[in-house]
Amino acid sequence: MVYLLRKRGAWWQDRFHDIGARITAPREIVIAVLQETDDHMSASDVYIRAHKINPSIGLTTVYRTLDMLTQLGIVQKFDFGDGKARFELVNNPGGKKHHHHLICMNCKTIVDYTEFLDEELEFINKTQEKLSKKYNFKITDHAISFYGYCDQCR
Amino acid sequence: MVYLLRKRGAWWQDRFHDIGARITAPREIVIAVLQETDDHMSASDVYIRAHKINPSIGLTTVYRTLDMLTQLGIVQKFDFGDGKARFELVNNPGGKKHHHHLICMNCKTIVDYTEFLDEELEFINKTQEKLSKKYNFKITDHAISFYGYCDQCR
DNA sequence: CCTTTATTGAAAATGATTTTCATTATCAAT
DNA sequence: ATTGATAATGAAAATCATTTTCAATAAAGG
Repeated sequence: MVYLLRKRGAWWQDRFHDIGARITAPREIVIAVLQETDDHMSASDVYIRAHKINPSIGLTTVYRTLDMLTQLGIVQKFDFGDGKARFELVNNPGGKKHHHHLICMNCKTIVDYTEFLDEELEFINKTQEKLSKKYNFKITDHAISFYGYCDQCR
Repeated sequence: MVYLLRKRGAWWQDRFHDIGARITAPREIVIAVLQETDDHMSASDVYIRAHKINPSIGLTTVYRTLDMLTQLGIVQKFDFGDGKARFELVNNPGGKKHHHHLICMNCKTIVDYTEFLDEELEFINKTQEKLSKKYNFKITDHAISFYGYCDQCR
């Protein structure tokens, strides 16, 4: 079964060319996996799914690819406090929109919320501008998280 | 040399009594260490300093204490992406005020900024209230972080 | 000063992530 | 299309932060 056809010019491939990175089957698969799930997946979550598509893929490569995508800003890496990093596509086309997180410190449930985001982002942008000026940072991303206890755990 | 005298009623001791936790030398030391440094310290950073004060303290206990303090909301735990958790006193009396972070993704430099905080916090509080109502969360904390590249690394 | 039991520390275990290195595969140049 | 330089891969080993285990210790109420 063919899961992936080499579509020249897919949104992410240009980025790869720019930095001289090769377009390989494992990389295509990892990106495909990220695209087909909105959830925050750990490296091994990604590995398991990738492995189903092509059993020859290695966990190491999944880590490496996730890392590379994070560097490129294509993927955002999170730590929700359960000992493993979580990954999400930024601007998943046709997927989940940018969002912020609400984290239950007991059961580690994550709520992605998008409410109030417009106001929040407007606010963030202003702050970002001021900060990048003052500290001479090139700011590329942000994260807002609320911590507490969910309905069950409170 | 005596570094710590048991001051009955120190701000954190009441909290300990409330939950039936004992006030022990290792715990006093860990808190003292956190108080005397404003920085975001890893567990082993804390361990090293604690160890200087009292070499009998164990790394395990540092982890346990840090964990407990985090549960109690006395300490906030962060992940800045370098593989180890970082800890900071919340509301360090006479120490650093509440702040948000600006993180260089290349060299991992952390800037604590407090500018624009008043506005930011006002905003956060409103959002927090709406979120906790909507999702029935008991929100106890938040974190705002900006990611990018610092002056040197950009 | 006892007694109960939370706490401790050392060592071992765990588990996520990284490194190593020999093999394979991409892709620019032919 | 073929080739060759070298980027990328995967398996296994190595790291390293954090946890668990368990016997010894110490806090604090009586």
